[in-house]
Amino acid sequence: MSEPTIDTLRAHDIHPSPQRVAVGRYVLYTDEHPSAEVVFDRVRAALPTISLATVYNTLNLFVEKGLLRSLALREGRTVFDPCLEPHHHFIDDETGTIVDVPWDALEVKNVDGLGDLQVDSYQVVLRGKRLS
Amino acid sequence: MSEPTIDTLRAHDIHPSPQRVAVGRYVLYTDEHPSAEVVFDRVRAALPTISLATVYNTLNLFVEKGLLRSLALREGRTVFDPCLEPHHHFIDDETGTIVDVPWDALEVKNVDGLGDLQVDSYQVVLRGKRLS
DNA sequence: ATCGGTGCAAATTATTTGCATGAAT
DNA sequence: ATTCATGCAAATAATTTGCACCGAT
Repeated sequence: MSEPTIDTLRAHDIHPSPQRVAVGRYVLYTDEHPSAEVVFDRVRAALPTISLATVYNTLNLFVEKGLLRSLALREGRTVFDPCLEPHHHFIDDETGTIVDVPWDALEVKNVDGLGDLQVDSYQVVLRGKRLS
Repeated sequence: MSEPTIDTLRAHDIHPSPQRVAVGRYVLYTDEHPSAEVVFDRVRAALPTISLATVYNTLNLFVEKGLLRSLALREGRTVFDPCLEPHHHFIDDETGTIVDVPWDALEVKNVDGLGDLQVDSYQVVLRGKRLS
């Protein structure tokens, strides 16, 4: 029986302690763009003794090791996204929900024509309401 | 002798107290995308007795009254921008400097073709190095 | 016993709240 | 004297740091 989360952590030089595995099992597979606080709530369901500081440290470690990306999208709190490929983000202003928008769904023209601004990466941040 | 900052505050139903005028004289005309802390430092040069809480409250009031926009661009701190027209932002990863990019310098295609995502506003956030 | 890695209590940073004070009627 | 706006001390929220503990040598 293999445990893919543990394999992933090892592949990135992260010792798979119980706390790190519990955080990884949730945050490496979610699409809800959680803040550290949300990760804490979710992970406590599986590991009630974990502390918020350990969640922060684990998230920062995952970012450093290239498993997660941290995003400044919501005011006042950093959110985390396990999707590493370039993509855009849509923010529902009413609910705060953040949705990934595939890279190819939009096209941005003239990124290389901005004079002395040498662009290494970019994303479009969209806001509005999700109909459903 | 007219004082344009005071006129602007009055035009937006903001009582021009000395603290608000001092904050406004800086933040309504700057292009440096300051955090609250930076505003505090700049304003203290003119009004050494002002407190950081008053700076925060004044910035939030200006945002509420439509004089400023607050932006989640730097991790962990909100920054403020007096430019209200739609535009994009370039962030210099080395220095943290944020530069406005005119709306017409870029073109984003297919914003209205995202299915159930009804886009009310958007901006491109670019990162890289400014050459000079 | 020593050392490197781990997790969390405590500290720090960022921001908001609530109330004392003063100006206008 | 009552009301309402104002500004800041104190409180709260968000995140980081530093050290005690534990397992491997």
